[in-house]
Amino acid sequence: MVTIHEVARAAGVAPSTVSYVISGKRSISPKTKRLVEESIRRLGYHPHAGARALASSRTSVLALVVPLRTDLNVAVVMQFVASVVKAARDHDHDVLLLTKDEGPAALQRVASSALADALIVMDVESDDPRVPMLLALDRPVVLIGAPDSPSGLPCVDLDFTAAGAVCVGHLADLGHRSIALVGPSPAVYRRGTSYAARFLRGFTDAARARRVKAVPRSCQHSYDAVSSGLDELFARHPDVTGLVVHNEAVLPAVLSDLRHRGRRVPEDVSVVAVCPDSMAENHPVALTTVAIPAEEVGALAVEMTVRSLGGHTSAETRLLAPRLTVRGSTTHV
Amino acid sequence: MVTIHEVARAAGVAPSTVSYVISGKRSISPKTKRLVEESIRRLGYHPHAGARALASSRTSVLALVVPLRTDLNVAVVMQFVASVVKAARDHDHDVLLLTKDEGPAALQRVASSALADALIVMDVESDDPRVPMLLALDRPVVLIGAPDSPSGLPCVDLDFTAAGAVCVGHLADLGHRSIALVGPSPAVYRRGTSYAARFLRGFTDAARARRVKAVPRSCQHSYDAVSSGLDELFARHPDVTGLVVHNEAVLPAVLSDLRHRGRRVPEDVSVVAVCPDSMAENHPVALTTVAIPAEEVGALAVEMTVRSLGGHTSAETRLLAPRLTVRGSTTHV
DNA sequence: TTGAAAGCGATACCAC
DNA sequence: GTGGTATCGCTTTCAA
Repeated sequence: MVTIHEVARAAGVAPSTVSYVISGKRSISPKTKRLVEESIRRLGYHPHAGARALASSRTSVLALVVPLRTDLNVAVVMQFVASVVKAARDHDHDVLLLTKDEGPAALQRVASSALADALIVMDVESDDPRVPMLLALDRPVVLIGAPDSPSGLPCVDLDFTAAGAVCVGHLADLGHRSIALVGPSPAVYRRGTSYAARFLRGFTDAARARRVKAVPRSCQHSYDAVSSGLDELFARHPDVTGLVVHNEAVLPAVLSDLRHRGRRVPEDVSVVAVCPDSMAENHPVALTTVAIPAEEVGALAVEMTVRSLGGHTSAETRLLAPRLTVRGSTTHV
Repeated sequence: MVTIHEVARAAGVAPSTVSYVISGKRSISPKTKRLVEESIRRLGYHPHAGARALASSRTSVLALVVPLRTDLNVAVVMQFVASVVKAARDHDHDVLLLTKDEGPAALQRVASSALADALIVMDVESDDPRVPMLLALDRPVVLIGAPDSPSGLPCVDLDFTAAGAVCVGHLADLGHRSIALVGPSPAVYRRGTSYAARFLRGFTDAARARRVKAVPRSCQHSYDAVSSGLDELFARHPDVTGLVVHNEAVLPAVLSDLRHRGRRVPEDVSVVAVCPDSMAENHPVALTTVAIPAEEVGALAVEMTVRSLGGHTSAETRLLAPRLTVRGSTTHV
């Protein structure tokens, strides 16, 4: 292993000087700087992460807690992960991956053992049991999502309440008077996943405000569930002409089943999907969407985290405004 | 921060004793063991990861290199990641997430700075430029995938060559004489992604052996690409009655488009999908599949890695035998 | 069965 | 602008 001492000896300077060249925390003469950097490159020196962490109390690692379940939108989760990792690297940090189902103890462990400097937590629930524990941690935490009481924890997310309203608004503007929501799976609602609850609220409230009928439904991922769900939906509410799908996993199934039952999109049913823009074109009809800005959210979360690490302590909640893109799946009644 | 010294003082023993209680590397009297464990729990002690790494040259962290692109099977990648993380935790390790597009330098960095003890590398290419560098690393490496010349690096993967053959075999057994392959995107083939190449070879070779016609195609993810791809396919090869889809992302589009053009599954076209079993039921027709055993592969990769860390140096390549499950999407001609 | 103390490889303070 | 060195918290050898 190449150590800072070897680099120092090779460059004819003291170890501390090498350290300062690397960190830039004090001014160095151009000559020694050159000398040191040369030696570093020649020897292929990389500072020992553990030693560094021990001496500086900084690991340059962010812990990311993700839900690795299959009843969730895997593709979307992946986008979040990708953008967090990318943003982290842009800020010279690495990412340690934790899964939600290791429970709160894992967060404790990672924080207390100084495996990471800060935590980014996804898949937050409305009344998330992890919040109190996260507050007790002596490390910066940023939530992707928004519990009912963040209690001072900074949050980043799409404004799902507004998103629900935008979907309803768009369809109502087109003259639809009866709008159904195909939401996430029952399990997601059951455990009070924050984004699902917020979207539902936005959806329902906007419908009331616009005086249109709202028919909210949860939906499991299997084709049969989708199919029988739509059976029930149209049987009970034959007047439904607008569909908001907040569940990317079932999008193909919903579209396929609609066609199967002879309902054309958008002539007979208008469909608004809530999903990443990149998924809008992978369907028979280009979908009108409210985008899930995974990229921005991830980048923002990392930025806020890094800022916290810099000592800035702004516990703001940032809910990104929804963006509607009209494509081919919606039309007036 | 709670240190080993404080635990030691609380328990009335020496720090080294605490260390030994934790590691179990020497026998401890039941009494002191109890005492120490008690203090550990009471104080909420977690060993400092950096200090530990520094003293022991062990981080208990595995680096996982994943392709976070969107032209790949995101859902499948996610399954791999999930199973690796789970298996790693089962072996008392954490996972550091690296993306492929940071390039080979990132692997160097992580290895040399002792951020991780070992590397697990996904999305291996047939002639992967990272192989020589991985060999030069002084750390255990396990590949998920199989380059043409592993050069001694241990590999784990589904036997995609055999999988291609199984798909053809099943359809040929049912009497299909002309079989098309809907493969990954052109980009995946272009960069020589190992599994794509191996599957294609298995597919083609088996077709030749069985004297059936093979029509291999790559396929981009957009609906239009799928649709025009099938246009071309059926125009040029109207005799095709068997379809092998090795591209989960386009599965819904393929099925939807088949129905659209009036080809019923399985009456007119038999479809075999290569995808995780969990995706078989999310379609109008339950799909006959050759499973991608992400779970097993991930777990196996971790096991091999941990074994390597234990000093066992078996550079074997383990290709898991494909498993065909017949469901509703295939039938005899 | 236990304790004392020498490192591990950086950082950052104190001198000059 | 540079060097010496105490320090971080743990592991492990040596000694008892």
